[in-house]
Amino acid sequence: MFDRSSSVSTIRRKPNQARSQERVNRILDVAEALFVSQGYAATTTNEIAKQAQVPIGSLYQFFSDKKAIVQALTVRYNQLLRERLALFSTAELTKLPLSTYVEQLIDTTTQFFNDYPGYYAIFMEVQGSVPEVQEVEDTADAQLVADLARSLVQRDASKDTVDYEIVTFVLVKAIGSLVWLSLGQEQAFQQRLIVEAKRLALSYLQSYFPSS
Amino acid sequence: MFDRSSSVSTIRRKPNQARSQERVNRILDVAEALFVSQGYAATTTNEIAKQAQVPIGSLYQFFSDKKAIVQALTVRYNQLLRERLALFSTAELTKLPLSTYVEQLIDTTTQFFNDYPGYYAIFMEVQGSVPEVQEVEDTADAQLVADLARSLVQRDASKDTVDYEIVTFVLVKAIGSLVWLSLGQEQAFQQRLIVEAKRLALSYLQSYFPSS
DNA sequence: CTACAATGTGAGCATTGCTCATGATTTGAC
DNA sequence: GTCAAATCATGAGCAATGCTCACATTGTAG
Repeated sequence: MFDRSSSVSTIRRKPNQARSQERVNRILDVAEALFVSQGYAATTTNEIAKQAQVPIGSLYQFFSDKKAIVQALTVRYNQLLRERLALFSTAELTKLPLSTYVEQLIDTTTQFFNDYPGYYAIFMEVQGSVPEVQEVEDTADAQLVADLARSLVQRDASKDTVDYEIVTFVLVKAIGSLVWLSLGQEQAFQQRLIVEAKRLALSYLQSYFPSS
Repeated sequence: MFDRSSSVSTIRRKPNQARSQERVNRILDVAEALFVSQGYAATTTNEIAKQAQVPIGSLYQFFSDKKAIVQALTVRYNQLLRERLALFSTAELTKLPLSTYVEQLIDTTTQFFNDYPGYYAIFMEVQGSVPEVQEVEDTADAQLVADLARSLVQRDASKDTVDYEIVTFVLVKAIGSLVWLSLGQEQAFQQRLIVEAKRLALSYLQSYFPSS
């Protein structure tokens, strides 16, 4: 193919590095597509390898086992979600009324799941049966909880008897499960559920911060 | 409406009837114990059969496949839970203050999960990956939602603009996920979560029924 | 007792996640 | 440039497991 022994002598670049990254991405893309269309359990690692045009042995050099593939996908997705939610930790949005803040937060999350339907399709099945995935998502949730708690403090630091962390923890988990649940519902019911999720979040928050 | 032919199918009226029922129960008991101690995926049907002292072929006469075994366990558990929660649909408890009502409801549920730790151990893993189980639990939740809605109407039927069903739906799902989540936590945090779950439920309900 | 039906049984098949012996490629000292 | 050693790539095949099905056993009727 290429003559790489020619001029530059002391270059130590690994020609495989880039190529390997390429292969890993192909594996992840193929796996994502197959998991969505057939489900995780029904997708064989051999088929992933074949469609990604990677020998099965090589696949197992990059991923220790089948679970590691979904885990990598989980990380990928959560990075995307985190980017979108980063806004809500800035000082800017802290000035909005609580109700607007909650609404936008929930809308942004819902929008994310609409933009990446694979997230729901895959993790609906895998939840619980793959501890590594659970762990990644718990970590992501924990970051969000901490970020939101900081944001809440910024909004109203006067209530020092309030445990901000547990309030945001409860919100992230309870609202998260409602939003998740809504994804599997008919359009109309889904929207109704989102409305109720916002009301649930807001009434809980107002029980702690009765001001505006 | 209801398919109850699932596990106890129409077995001939032979002297074996009783014996067969005995065997089915042994299989379920053994399966429950193994699922709890090793997990669902790690438990082989052959091992269940061996420990239940039933040939593998016979096991597959009673249960169409491995999933059918967890499904049967799910039905079993949900019958027990339903019994405990039946109280809350009676007129008696409707006279209690809303806060007390919510508290007792949540405490009863929590108590149930403490009494049957197998429920959590098994269904934590199986959630989502076995659609039949999901279905059974969704049906159980739907019954609870309907019962609670009726109970709410009884308490305050004046608000005819309120969609009681969706309110109880949101409560069952949101509070349910919090209670479920609390089961995997340290004792102290678990109790704290239950307290917050009650507050969440109550503040949401009070946003609809601002009375007492 | 004989013939037939119903039920019980477990060796073994098909599938699939994963390994590892073998071969190809790269490296670096001379 | 050469060559040995280290590194990486490959896919046939192993082990494990859910499930089947041909055969055995038990029960019934005439």
